[in-house]
Amino acid sequence: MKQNAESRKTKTVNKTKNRLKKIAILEGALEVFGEKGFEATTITAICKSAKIADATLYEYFESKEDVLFSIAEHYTRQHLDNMKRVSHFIHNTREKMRLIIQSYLEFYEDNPLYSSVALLNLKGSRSFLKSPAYQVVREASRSIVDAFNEGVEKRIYRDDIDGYLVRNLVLGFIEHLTIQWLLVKRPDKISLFRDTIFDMVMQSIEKKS
Amino acid sequence: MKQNAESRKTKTVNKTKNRLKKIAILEGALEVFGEKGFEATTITAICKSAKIADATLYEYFESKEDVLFSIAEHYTRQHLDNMKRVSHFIHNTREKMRLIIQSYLEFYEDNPLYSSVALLNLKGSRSFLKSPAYQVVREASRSIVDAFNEGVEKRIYRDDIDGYLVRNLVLGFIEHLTIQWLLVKRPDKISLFRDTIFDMVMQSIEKKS
Amino acid sequence: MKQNAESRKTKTVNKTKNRLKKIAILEGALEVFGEKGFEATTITAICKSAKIADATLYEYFESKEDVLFSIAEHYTRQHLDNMKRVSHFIHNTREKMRLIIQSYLEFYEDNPLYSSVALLNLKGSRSFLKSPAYQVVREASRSIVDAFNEGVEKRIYRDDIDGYLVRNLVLGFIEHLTIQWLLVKRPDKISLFRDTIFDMVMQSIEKKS
Amino acid sequence: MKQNAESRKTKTVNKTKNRLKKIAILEGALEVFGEKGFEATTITAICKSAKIADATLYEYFESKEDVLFSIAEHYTRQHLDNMKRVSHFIHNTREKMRLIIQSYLEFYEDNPLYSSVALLNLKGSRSFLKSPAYQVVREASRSIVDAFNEGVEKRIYRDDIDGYLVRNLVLGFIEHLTIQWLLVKRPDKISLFRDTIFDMVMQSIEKKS
DNA sequence: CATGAATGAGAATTCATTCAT
DNA sequence: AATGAATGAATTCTCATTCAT
Repeated sequence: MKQNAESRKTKTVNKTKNRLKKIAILEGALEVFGEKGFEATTITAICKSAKIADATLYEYFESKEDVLFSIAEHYTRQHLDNMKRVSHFIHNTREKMRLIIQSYLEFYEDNPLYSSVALLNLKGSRSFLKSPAYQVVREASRSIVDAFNEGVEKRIYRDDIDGYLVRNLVLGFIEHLTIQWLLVKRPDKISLFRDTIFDMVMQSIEKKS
Repeated sequence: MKQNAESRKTKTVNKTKNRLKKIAILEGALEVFGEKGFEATTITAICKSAKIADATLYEYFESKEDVLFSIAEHYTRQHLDNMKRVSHFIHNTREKMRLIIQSYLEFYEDNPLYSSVALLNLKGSRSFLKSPAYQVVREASRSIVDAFNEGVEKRIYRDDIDGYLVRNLVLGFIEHLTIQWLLVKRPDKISLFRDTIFDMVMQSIEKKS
Repeated sequence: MKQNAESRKTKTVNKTKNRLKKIAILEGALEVFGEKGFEATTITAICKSAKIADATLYEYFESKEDVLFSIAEHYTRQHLDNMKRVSHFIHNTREKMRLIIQSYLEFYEDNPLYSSVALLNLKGSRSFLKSPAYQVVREASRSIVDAFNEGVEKRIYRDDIDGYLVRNLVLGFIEHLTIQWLLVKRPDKISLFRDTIFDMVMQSIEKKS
Repeated sequence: MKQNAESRKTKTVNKTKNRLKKIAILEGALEVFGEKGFEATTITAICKSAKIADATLYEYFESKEDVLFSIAEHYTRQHLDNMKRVSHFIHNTREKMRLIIQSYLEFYEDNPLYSSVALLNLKGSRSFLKSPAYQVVREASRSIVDAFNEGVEKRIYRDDIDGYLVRNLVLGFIEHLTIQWLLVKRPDKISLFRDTIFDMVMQSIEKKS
């Protein structure tokens, strides 16, 4: 009743504020999800970590699952933006694949909590596939297929294998390694293997001249 | 107020009949776990599927988690036995790797429910790693490392890459493909790719003469 | 699979309103405990008696046992306060012992439900001894030892018997009588015996001049 | 169908065998009840301790509660027999009271497991009062009243106090001390106090000449 | 007689979510 | 916008007891 004239202006300001708070909650949630896993994490624990009341979470998110999926969207978009930003300057086809592999490895290594959530909780989730957040993840992984297809066209890569198979190889390899690293804490740093991995992948997909 | 678990469990002296019933319960449980996932599965649903009363399950297993882990142990042992049986007749080093890849693919394809449980529920489980059942899974995956090391000794495979990295490549590749197949139902049959996958893996690890 | 208890309990910041509700629940619970005993009492019955939902109880207490122990603490503290308030005005040593005996008898008689809980459920509980609530009970019973020791110093009471033995005599006598009264409903009113009991106790402990 | 002619003879033999086995079960049960308490004790634990199958227990007892009550009956009858046997030789009235006090103290001290069951589990049980086993306990405690009344008649004891009050004093005193001993392990040996206790009781009830 | 096997009937607790303030 | 308080709805697991063999 009192707010009315300023309503529009306030809303714009609030939108930003809103987004910032959402991200703050996401970060608090990631902390807990990453350590305990999705099912073992309670709303109360998330809100404690985000320093808000339980009920407040529902002002920003629809459900616990929504929080989880939003984390995926937020972090994957960041990863995607990073890749795109660099990708813009790389014109060599092989180097594009190297970028992708390196980028994934470093992203996982730099964000172990998110990696944990993504690879241990989200990867096996059927409902995540149906969520809009998943599209961002898809977009990121599509870059592998694109990079491969470009190589096929340029007659660098084999034309007898499917791009999706290559995506499975690259992501499977990297993610399996990352899971190992997360759970068994071996190897110390996954990024150390970036060249070997790149090399092995290349061997798999390059045309034998 | 709670009590020590050991005071019970005196009943149920393991015999053959007992083992058969355990397996029957496991099969009923797999049905449900495979379709709904571990967390969404209730004891009641398992017992309905196994046609026993809820309380009866606890005569054979300690907890819902014990049922899950026992499934892994049971099926992986079968897979392992299969591999060993054939492996005995294969002396060619490269063919050993082919056997492993083919064997994994066919095992996953023939047991989609178990694959679902293994790859979507167990793979990301921290507690599974600590369970004795995990040792069987480890043993199976060790065959990859062994097969690779044999090839290194025979100067067939590259000696500049680590066996564990190869295991990550092979399992990561196969499992990622299988997950895709389980969740997105594409491709139709993963076993169709066995030769391509074998080929790609070989390219990665073989010495370039 | 279970979880640490502390992650919750952030809510429910103790205030006055809170304390009042706790007491209300305690009173509802006493009703049921007193009639059925601890083990036979269900959470549901307590909550029905307190007119709250089952889950609500856990916002105020940690467990059924916590409710029981809290009852003891609450009522014993009241009893203790009563005794202290009057005790302040009594300077005669013998009269102090009379106060204690009379006070216990009247307290038990006026709170039959609590007496039932205290004497039939708590008295034999090993875990109650370890709970903080027990300290209040201890404090109350210590008054007997103190009163006796004061009399020993003043050469009124025998110095050849131990204060703890006197406590056993007084409490044992009173409590045995109360249990009888609770279970067999005989005698009608235990407080009628206050003078005889006082007299008998005095005979036991006074110096024969 | 086969057994028929020998039926009667067998039965007689079995009766004895039967009683012995019952007692064996009772002893096994006492072990567990005494350590864990009635509610926390499971049938399975009792049967493990008695080295029989769970179902077998029900050939000898009607329920878990029946086992508990039978323990009380069995042990109290032993206690009672002991008292009677000695009592027969004691003609002095005061000495009869001494015998009772000493006998109770020694019985409790010699049978700590039974004391635990009797004082921590049975004493507060409403249903025990209605069981036939309780009559034996009553009979034992009646000896106190009898001994007192005899003293009143002989003008040794005060005639202004009720026998039941004396019973409450004696039993309450002894039992409170015993509970203390069981739970807090203090004093080391309750029987050491037999003379002091006897002395204190006498002071309470003897006529002041 | 003895028992292995099976189970019915709970019971305590947890937790995401709602809503009045 | 924020939240304290309340709860509905589930779910795992326990255990005394029965019965066919």
